[in-house]
Amino acid sequence: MKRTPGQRAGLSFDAVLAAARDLIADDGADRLTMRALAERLDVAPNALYSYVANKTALLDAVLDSFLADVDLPSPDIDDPVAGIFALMASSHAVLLQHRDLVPLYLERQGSRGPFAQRLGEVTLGLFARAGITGQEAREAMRVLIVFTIGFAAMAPRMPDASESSAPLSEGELRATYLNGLRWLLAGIGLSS
Amino acid sequence: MKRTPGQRAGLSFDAVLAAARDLIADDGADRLTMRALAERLDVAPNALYSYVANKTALLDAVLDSFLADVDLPSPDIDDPVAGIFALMASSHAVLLQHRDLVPLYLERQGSRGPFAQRLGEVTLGLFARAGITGQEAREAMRVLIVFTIGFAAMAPRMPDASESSAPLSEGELRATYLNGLRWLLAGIGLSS
DNA sequence: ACCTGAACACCGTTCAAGT
DNA sequence: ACCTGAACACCGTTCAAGT
Repeated sequence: MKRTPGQRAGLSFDAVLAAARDLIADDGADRLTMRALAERLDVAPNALYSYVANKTALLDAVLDSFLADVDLPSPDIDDPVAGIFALMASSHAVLLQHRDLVPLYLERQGSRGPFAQRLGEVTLGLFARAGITGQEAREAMRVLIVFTIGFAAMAPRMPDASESSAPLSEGELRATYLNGLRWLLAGIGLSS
Repeated sequence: MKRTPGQRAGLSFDAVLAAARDLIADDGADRLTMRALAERLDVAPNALYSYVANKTALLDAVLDSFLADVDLPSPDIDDPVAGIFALMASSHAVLLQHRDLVPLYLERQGSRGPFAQRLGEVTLGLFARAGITGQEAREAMRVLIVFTIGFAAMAPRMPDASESSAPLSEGELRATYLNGLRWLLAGIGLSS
């Protein structure tokens, strides 16, 4: 608004990404619009398109950046099954902190970012050390990931089967997820 | 457009719901807007609000109406565990037919409809016959439901961990889901 | 009660231009 | 290359009015 055409605002992809994260933290994921983001950066809405292809790409980048917070088990962990458990549990905790973002991520067709890919590679490495490789490992990992993301996405509307009761507490949510994770690992043939 | 104020269009909630289903079938869930739906019914957009509180309520009703297609096992089925398996597998198949609707359903805060409630009751009944009741049964059911809905929601972006490969086929998707379902049932303590 | 016209307050994205 | 003004083509929803 203050700038005339030709004056630079000094934006960058990282600055846009950081502003998007801040906006979500302050106002919630549903308030993340290109126009609100531009306003926060004190820039015209279309200026963002110099750094982001579209909103979907931005959303993908934001979610992937959050995955950087997932704790990676140390590569030389003794028990690979415990490593898989810890990795999934940490992923669930991180996604749960951004639960309103997950359905938005599922809604649009986008690509997985570098952090997500790294998580997949680490998981497959742990599977290999636990004696599961190839197609079998990929299928098992898929099941674990879907369960983990699905649980975060469904957290705000967890089915309860009772007519009028309080929504699940954070602790109940967590306990239910961890139970399911244990069941899946046992079913896969990984007893911890 | 042809009608003047005061002339009735003969709408009803059921007609609106049916038109919404038709629109999704014809054009996809992302094309379901209040305005497009009104146009299909040859009515002004705001006329819909005489029958639907808002778009979220409509979306909830549409998804619930699809759940009517889930095959309910006969109440006197011999093996309750087989009944649970069949019920979840059928739910997954139905949701997979409307996979683009599921993330939209997750995105908004809404209530569960009568068909979803009925499915929950039937499932708890089967759990009881399998010897699992109370809080334990509700937790196990929650895990199964989250896994089932999560799998349908993630179907269009199933993680693959390989850089450039074709997306999973319908058959692979189905097989992976059924494997996970078996693992969960085994973990819950229900061996079929 | 059921519908319309008009409007409000937004969206994402594109285009042409300016430096 | 990076930004702006202006516009396009939409949204969901509300309000006041007509019969």
